[in-house]
Amino acid sequence: MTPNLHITSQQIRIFEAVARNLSYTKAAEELGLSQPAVSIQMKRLEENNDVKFIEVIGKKLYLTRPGERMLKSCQRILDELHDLNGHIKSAQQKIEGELKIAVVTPAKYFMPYILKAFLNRYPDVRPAITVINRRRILDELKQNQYDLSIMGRVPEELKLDSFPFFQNELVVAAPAKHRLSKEKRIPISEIATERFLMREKGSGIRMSVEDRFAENGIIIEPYMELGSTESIKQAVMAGLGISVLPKQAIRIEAKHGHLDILDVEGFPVIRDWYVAKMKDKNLHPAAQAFVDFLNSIDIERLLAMSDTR
Amino acid sequence: MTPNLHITSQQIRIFEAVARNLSYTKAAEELGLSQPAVSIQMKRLEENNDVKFIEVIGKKLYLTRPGERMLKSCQRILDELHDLNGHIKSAQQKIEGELKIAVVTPAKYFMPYILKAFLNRYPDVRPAITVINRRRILDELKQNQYDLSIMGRVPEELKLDSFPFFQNELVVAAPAKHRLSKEKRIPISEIATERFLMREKGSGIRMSVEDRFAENGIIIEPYMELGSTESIKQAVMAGLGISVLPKQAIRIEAKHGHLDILDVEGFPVIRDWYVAKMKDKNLHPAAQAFVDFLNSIDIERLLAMSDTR
DNA sequence: AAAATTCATAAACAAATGTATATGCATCCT
DNA sequence: AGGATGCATATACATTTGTTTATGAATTTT
Repeated sequence: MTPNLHITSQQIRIFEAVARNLSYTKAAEELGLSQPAVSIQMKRLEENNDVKFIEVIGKKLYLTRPGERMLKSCQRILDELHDLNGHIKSAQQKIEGELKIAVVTPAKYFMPYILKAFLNRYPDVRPAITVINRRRILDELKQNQYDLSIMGRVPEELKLDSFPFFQNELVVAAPAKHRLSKEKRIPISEIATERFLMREKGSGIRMSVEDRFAENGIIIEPYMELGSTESIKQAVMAGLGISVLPKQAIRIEAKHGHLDILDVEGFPVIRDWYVAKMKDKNLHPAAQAFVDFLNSIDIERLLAMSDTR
Repeated sequence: MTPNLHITSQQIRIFEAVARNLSYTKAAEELGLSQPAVSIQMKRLEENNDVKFIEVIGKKLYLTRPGERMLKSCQRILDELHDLNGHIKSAQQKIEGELKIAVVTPAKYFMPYILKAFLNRYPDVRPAITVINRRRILDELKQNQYDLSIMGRVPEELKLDSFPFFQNELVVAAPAKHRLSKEKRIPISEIATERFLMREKGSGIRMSVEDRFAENGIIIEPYMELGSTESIKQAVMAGLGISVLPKQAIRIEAKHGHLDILDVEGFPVIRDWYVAKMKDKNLHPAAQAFVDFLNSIDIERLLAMSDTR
């Protein structure tokens, strides 16, 4: 291995300016240095490497052959640094590129709608969503596999920074004065016998609800399928059956007694959603923008609008 | 104009090693530095440019996106420096490339033979010979147009380094006891009537002699053309005619009275040859080799062998 | 021939860069 | 749980880099 050239980046800059101007004085002016500073650096450069790069003949400067070669290299290097600078500076500002997010299984029901809205605002971001279980999220976060993760609980052991961005509470809504309205801790199996109004298959909220019943070994047969949260709400109030709805969506109606919230075992399904990152992890602009986005938007409204909870 | 990236070449080396090893400790070992030295430089690099290049998560290092970009650039720069180093180191040793020599008009008669011998030894040199007059040589030397110049007198005014490498003295040789042997200061016109033995057309020495006569308005008609200095010498001794020969070549014969040297006006033609360069001029290896070559060879013998004076 | 320009050099000093040693702290491994 | 490992930080110091000012030497311009 040959010992490399002994040169500082300042010497590169100075040499380039000197070689281009063929003048120490002009180079010094251009770089905002004193003339002796330039002279000294050039002298050191030559002494350190035991090469003559510059000849002063009469009053004019000439490059030796190694000097010509050196100029080429210096210019290439300065170009490279300039490019690099541009890339970095712009990459620090532009919201673009890959955004790797690990998502805990139940979040997959609503994440697409959030992402859709996010991409609408920042079309140059390429999100990569991985749906994995909680344990693996923690492991892989530790290994810096993701920029962010979305989960329902934040483990305390780990060095995570986390921010809540969404509280979702799914309650069982029944027509006013339903036979179970006054009951406490209604067994989940009791509910299963009711007429169930549900969103169409594939709806996020329907899947969430089905999952919850499935955990208790119950499979719900929908009595009727309706296309939106709003229409289900109306149908419940009309006495067509019961349903599971976001508490937020029926808050006013429940208050006025237009429908009742049943106290069923396993309900409400409370979902507090957090976005988390490793404490030492540096968020690139796209990731930071996503966090900001989560904090700034009204997720209830977004999901209601997309009608997908 | 964007302010350029603030980075030292040491930081480039350190960053590259860190990014490649993904370890400060290993990078430090590789570079023969202490671990804190590496840590500090990386920290300064990031602080100075307000960018995070490296993330330490748990115990492992990861490159951020700017870090990845940085690594690319660092590797390109190090490659460039490595190439540069190679070029310079080899260019410092190899005797090759262009060798620009300015030659005063009369030297053109013998230079080709010297060059031929030089190229025989150093085939990778590409000599560029320019034949110009003395005044222009001085001007253009000052402007660093040539590596070397060949001339007969060295002006004292100028800052030239010069070395004599060849003394040539052309004398008029006549058969022993020639009718003009005792004469002093024989007019050049007197000689013109003699039978002249000469080398074939194109011979360096013939051109040199013809030039000298031409300066006096005399055109010599050769009585006989012979192929070598040696055969002319024999012919002169045999009484066939007179000729102009290097004094060196007939020194012994003249001493023993086998032929006479005539004291003709304008003779001997004395040529002291110097190789010169500007005092501050740096000779590259090929140029230095040429100077050494001139000093080391026996030019009399070389020219005699090529039979061209 | 005098004046202006340009590079070289020196001295004295200020700032930055780079270093080793020692130590702390967190993580990883066993 | 305990030891080993790896990075961060503090301190103190050495070296390098850059500064101004002054001056010298040489060349070019006027």
